[in-house]
Amino acid sequence: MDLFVSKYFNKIDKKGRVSLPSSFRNVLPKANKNEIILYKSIKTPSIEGCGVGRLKEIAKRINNLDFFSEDYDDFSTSIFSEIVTTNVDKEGRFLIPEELKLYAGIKTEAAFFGQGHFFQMWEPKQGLKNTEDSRRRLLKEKKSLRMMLTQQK
Amino acid sequence: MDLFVSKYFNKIDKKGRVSLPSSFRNVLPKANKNEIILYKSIKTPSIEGCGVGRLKEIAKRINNLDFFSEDYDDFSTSIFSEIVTTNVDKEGRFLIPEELKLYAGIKTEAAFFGQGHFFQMWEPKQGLKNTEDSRRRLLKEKKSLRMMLTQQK
DNA sequence: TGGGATTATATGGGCGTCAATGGGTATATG
DNA sequence: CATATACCCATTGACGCCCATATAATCCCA
Repeated sequence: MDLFVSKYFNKIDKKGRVSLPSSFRNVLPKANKNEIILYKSIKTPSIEGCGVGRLKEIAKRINNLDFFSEDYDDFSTSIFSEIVTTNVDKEGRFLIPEELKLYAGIKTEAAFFGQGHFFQMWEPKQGLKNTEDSRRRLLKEKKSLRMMLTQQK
Repeated sequence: MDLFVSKYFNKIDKKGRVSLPSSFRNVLPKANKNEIILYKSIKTPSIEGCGVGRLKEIAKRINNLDFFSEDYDDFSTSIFSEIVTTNVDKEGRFLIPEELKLYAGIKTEAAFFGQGHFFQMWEPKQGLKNTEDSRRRLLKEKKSLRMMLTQQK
């Protein structure tokens, strides 16, 4: 499985370390197994993360913008300076930068939510509430959800 | 990781030295580990920096501008003639030329912002304000920023 | 197929190393 | 000779690496 799926609730220890769920670790390419990137979610008070391969994709895309345009600077600043790289230790744990913890309101426990090609980290209660809310929103448009689930490729 | 990412706030000591963030040092090619180039940003009151290898890329970008336009001369002059090379000492520190410090309003502390293939140095408060502004501009076109971050290869 | 044995995962803690910072002294350069 | 800069050494705190344990999952064989 090469997708981030399911949810996990892991503790943050005294040193600030938290285990990246084992199944998430397996999604990371063996080459860059020990490095992940984290950034603030645009839409929600959560942290998003993924392997470094994704960052290189983003870099390529930004590089294709007009070098002297304002957009270039805006993207470059908003993305590269906001992204942090973190090392996963041999036990599969990593440190969440203080600023990101504040942004997400995470203190002693982090909730990991698989999102396919990336994952989100939430303060547990807020994260659960968010999944309820988003499911509720989907059910309001049952038709579109049914389509999504039953449509064949 | 071979990109300048994340942000750091480092102090400038009595002698004018400042540490190049460790993760930035690792981006520099091993061959020219101890040399970086600095120049005034064209669009903002900040200093931009990168490894010497990047010079060729900058030259290429400028060459892609219309040779007979006023922009060509302006960019060419503004960038190339203003470039200074600086040596990084064994502890990873370097001196910011006085003129550049004045240009960016940097005094006792420098903020380093990763920008992918180069980095920027700001007076801390101005730098933070700049990232906020630039993010605000992008969020007005939420779709484009989101695309940049989530689009799949 | 039951149940003990092995492995994996999440978690805790000690300790050495490295990064950021400060300062003294040699050396270069005009 | 005077100022600026490079090199060397020292300190502090953060982080990585190693070892340890408990619980959960898996295996494997009788």
